[in-house]
Amino acid sequence: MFFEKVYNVVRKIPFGRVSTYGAIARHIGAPNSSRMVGWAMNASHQKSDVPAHRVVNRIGLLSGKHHFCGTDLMKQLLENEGISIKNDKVINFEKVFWDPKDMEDNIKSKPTLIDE
DNA sequence: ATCTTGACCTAAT
DNA sequence: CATTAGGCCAAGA
Repeated sequence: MFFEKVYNVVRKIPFGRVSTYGAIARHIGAPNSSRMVGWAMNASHQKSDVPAHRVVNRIGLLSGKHHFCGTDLMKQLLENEGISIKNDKVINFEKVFWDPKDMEDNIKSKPTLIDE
């Protein structure tokens, strides 16, 4: 399922790191379905197992901060992880950016078989 | 059942 | 360089 894959990837985001919707979408085999990632995140809000606060758009802007309980909750969480936020944007975005493929650097033998 | 919207991204104009 | 258009899949009205 789409959401399941998204959750799976987002859940594997290391501490102090952030990822983008596009990267995740592309990793799960849906390069143009980045919107669904955000939608999945919305549903993930109920879960608590998915660190949605570590997911930002491609420019590192906290697009979903408005959807959290508070207004700066997402920002607070990211700052808590050691990420600097300025004007709702990730400062060291390029440095804290974590690509899903990095977690498969060890696997790289497992094909991207999508369960249908 | 159809239409609209949504935490986006990429390419074309 | 800024704006528009298209795509994707799912849920709400």
